[in-house]
Amino acid sequence: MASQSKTEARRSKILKAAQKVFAHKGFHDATIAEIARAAGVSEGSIYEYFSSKEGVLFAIPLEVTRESHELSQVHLSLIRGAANRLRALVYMYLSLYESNPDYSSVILLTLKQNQKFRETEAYEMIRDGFRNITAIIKSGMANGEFRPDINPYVVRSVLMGAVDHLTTNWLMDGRRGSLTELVDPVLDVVMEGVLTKDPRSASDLHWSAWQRTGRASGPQEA
Amino acid sequence: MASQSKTEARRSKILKAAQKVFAHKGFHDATIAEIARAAGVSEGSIYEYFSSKEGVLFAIPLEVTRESHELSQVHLSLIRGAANRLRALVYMYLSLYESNPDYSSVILLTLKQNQKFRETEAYEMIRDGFRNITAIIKSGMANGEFRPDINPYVVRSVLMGAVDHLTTNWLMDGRRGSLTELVDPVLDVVMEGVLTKDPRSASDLHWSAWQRTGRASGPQEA
Amino acid sequence: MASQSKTEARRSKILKAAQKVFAHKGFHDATIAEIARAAGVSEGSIYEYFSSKEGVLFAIPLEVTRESHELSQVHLSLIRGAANRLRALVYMYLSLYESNPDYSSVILLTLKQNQKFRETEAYEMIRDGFRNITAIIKSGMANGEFRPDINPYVVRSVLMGAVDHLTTNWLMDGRRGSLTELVDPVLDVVMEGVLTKDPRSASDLHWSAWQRTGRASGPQEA
Amino acid sequence: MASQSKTEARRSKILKAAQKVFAHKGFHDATIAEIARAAGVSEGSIYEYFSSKEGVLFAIPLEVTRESHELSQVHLSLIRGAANRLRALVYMYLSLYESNPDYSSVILLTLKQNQKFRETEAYEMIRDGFRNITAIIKSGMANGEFRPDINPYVVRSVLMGAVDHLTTNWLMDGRRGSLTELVDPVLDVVMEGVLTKDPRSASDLHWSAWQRTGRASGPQEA
DNA sequence: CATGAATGAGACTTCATTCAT
DNA sequence: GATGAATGAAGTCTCATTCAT
Repeated sequence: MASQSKTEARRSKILKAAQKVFAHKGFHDATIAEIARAAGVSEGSIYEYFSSKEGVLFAIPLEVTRESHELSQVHLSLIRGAANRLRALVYMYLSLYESNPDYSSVILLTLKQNQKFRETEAYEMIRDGFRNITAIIKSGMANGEFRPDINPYVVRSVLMGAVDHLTTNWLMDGRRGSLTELVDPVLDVVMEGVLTKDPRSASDLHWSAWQRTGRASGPQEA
Repeated sequence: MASQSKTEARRSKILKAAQKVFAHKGFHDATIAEIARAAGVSEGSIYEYFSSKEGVLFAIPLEVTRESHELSQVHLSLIRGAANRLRALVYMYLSLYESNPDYSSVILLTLKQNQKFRETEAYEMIRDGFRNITAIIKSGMANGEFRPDINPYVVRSVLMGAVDHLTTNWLMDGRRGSLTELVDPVLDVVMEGVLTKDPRSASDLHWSAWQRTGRASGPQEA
Repeated sequence: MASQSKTEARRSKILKAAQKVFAHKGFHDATIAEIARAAGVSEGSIYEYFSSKEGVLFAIPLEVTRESHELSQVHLSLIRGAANRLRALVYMYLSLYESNPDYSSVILLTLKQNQKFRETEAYEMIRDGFRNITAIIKSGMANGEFRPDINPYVVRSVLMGAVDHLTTNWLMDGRRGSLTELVDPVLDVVMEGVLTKDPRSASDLHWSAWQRTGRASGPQEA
Repeated sequence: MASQSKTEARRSKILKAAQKVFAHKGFHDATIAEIARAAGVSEGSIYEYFSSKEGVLFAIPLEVTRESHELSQVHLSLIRGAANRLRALVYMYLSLYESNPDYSSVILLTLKQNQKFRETEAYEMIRDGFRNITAIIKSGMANGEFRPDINPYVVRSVLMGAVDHLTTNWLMDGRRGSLTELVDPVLDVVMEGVLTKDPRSASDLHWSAWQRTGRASGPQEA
C-alpha cells in the first residue's frame, strides 16, 4: 500500500526469491546462495533480514496470511449466510493458491512437514483461519441453516481437506486445469449433507440462489 | 506370518527403524547413522539392502501398499453398493493410518510431497488405489445409486482430502482421539450430496441400513 | 613477477601444497584434509577454487606447462640446428624436473596413470610439446642434418623415454646425483645414430662444436 | 607345465583376474569385489591366497618375472656379442609387453610408481634384469665392442626408457600397431652411439650382420 | 549497510577386511 | 577350504553461517 522503505523492498525481494526457490527445490535442497542469487543480493544480506534459513521460510506466509486474513474479513462481512460464507472461503483459498503457485507449494508441500513451523506466529494465523471456519459452521448450526447433528470439525476438515488435496494434486501434476472452477462442485457435494433439508429455513440466506448454479462438471482426473 | 529368511528380517528391521526415524525427523534431518542405530545394524549394512538413503525412504510404502491393496480387494469383493464400498475404503485408510502412525507420517508428510516419489512403483500402487475409488464412484453413477451430475474426481478428492487432512491433524496434534470413529461423520456429510435423492433407487444396495447408524458427533476440535 | 591478487595467491598456495602431498602420497592416499592443512586453509576453501580433488590434481600442470611452453619457445627461437634444439629440449625437461621434484613426481608417477587426465587441457599441452619434438626431428631430416632413414617417432620416444626413465629412477631412489649432467651422455649416445655420417652437411649447425664437449661419465647406477 | 594343484589353479585365476581389473581401473579404483567376480571366486577366498589387496598386486609380476628371467637366461646363453644380446633383451621386453597388455599396464602404470613395490621380491628380480643389462653393456665395453667412453647406466636407461615409453604410448593410444617391429629402429638409433666406430673390432660378434637389416621406418606417430 | 570469501561441521557412501556358517 | 553378509573407518563434498573489508 504505502511506499515501502528501501530496506523493506529488499526484504520483500528476498522473500519472493525464497518462495520461488523453496517451491522448486524444497527447503533442504534450496541453498542460501541460490536464494541470494535469485534475489539479486549477497548471501550475507539475507542474514541482515532474517536470522536463519528457516527464518526465511517461516517469514514467507506471514505477509500473505495477514493480508488474506484482512481481505477475508472484509469480504465475509459483506456476505450473509454460513453456507455462502463457507463457499466464499473455499473460493478464496483456491483462488489464492491458484494465483500463487509458488506460495501454495511452500505452504502445502514444504511448511506442512516442518514441525517447528507449528510454533510460529504464521501458523497461529493459519490456525485462526481454521477456527474461523469452525465458527461459521457453528453459527450455521445455531441459526438453523445447518443441520444440528453435523460435526463442525469434520465438516471443516472435509472442506479444507478437499482444498489441500485438490491443490496438491494440481501442483504436482503440472498445474493443469483450473482450481477455482472446482469450488462449486466441491460445495455442491458437501453442502447437501450440511444444510438442513427444509429449504425454507435457509432460503433467505441466498443459498438457494447460488445452489441453482447447478453442479459443475469438472474435467480433471488423475 | 510365514517365516522370513534372516536377510529378509534384517531388511525389515531397517525399514521399520527408518520409518520411525523419518517420521520423527523428516527425511533430511534423519541420518543414516541414526537409522542404523535404531535398527541395530551398522551403517554399511543399510547399503547392502538399499542403494541410498532415498532408496530406503521409497521402500517404506512398498510392502504396506501391496498388502493393503490385496486386503482391500478381498474386502471390497464382499461389499455391495458403491456407497458402502466408499465407506469401507475410507475406513481402511483411516484404520491403516491410525494403527501405523509412523507410517502415516512418512506417507503424508514426507513422501506425498516428494516429486521423485511420484515416479516410483509404490506411488503407482497408491495411484491405482485412487483410480479404484474413481471407478467405484463411476459405477455408482452408472447404476443410479449416485447422482448423475457429480464430478467423480471431485468426490474422490473430497473423501481422500478429508482422510489426509484428518490424519495429518491427528498426527500433529498428538494423536488424541480416534480416527476411525470419524468415518461415519465424514461419509454422512459427503454422501448426502452424492446419493440420489430418491431413496428407493438405492435401497437394495444396503446404503440405507448403514445410513441408519446416524450422524456421528466427533469430539475433536483444533 | 606481477603482483597476484589475494585470491590468486591462495589458489597458488593450495596448488603448491597439493603438489607436495600428491608427490609424497599419490593421488588416492592424499586427502583433502591433508592438502588443506599443508596449504593453511580450510577444507571447504579448496572447493572454492577447485571443483573436486581431481580438479586440484589436473590444475597442477597447467601453469607449469604453460610457462614451460612459452619459455621453450623463446629459447628454441635462439637456437640453430635440430640437434642443438633437441639437446636444449632434453636439458629443459631434465632441468625442470630436477628443480621441481614434487612436480616431476606428480607428472611422472601420478598423472601418468590417470586415464581422465588424457582429456585435459594440460595433457593437450604436453602432447603439443611432444609434437614439437617430432617436428624438430623432421626438420632435421629435411635439411639433411639428420639421416633420412630414421623414424622420428622412435627417436622422440628414445629421447623422452630416457628423460622419463632417468627422472623416475632419480625420484624413487632418493634424488641422488644430478639429472642435468646426464643431458650430454644421453644426447651423445642417441645423436650418433641420428646425425648424418658426413660431418660437412651439418657442420654449420654448430652440432660439432657442441659434440666436442665430449662424452660424459655418469656416475649413477641402479 | 606340470599339473597344478587345484588351489594353485585358483590362485592363478585370481591373479589373472586381478591383472585384468587393475589394468583397466588402476589399483585404487579396482575393488576386491570386482576381482572376485572376475575370478569367479568369493571375496573371502582372495584373502586365503593373499594377505591384502596390495598383496595381490605385488604377486602379479612374480610368476611372469621369474619365467621371463629364466627364459632370457636361456636365450642369452645362445647369443654372442653384447649388441646382439641387448637387441635380444629389448625384443624380449617389447614382445612380452605386446603379448600381455594387461600385464604391461599393471607393470608400467601401476607398479613402477609404487614405492612399496620397490621393497618387494618381484622388484628385486626386475632390478636383477636391469643389472644384467648393465653387465652386458660393461662386457661390451671391456671387449672393445662398445666405446669405452659411454656411460653404461645412461645407455641402459636410454634403452629401457625407450621400451617403457613406447609401450606406455602404445597402451594408452589403443594398442595400435606393433611394438616388436620397433626393436630395430630403436637399436639402430642407439647402437650407433654405443658401438665402436671401427667395424673390425666388432665384426666377429655378428653385429654387422644384424645391422644390415637396415633401418626400419616405423609408422606410428602420436 | 552490503558483500562474498572463508569456514568447518557433518552427511552420505564406499570398500577392504573379517568371520560365522 | 569356501562363502558372502556384516562391519566401520575414512574420505569427499556441501552449505549455513560468519566477519573482515
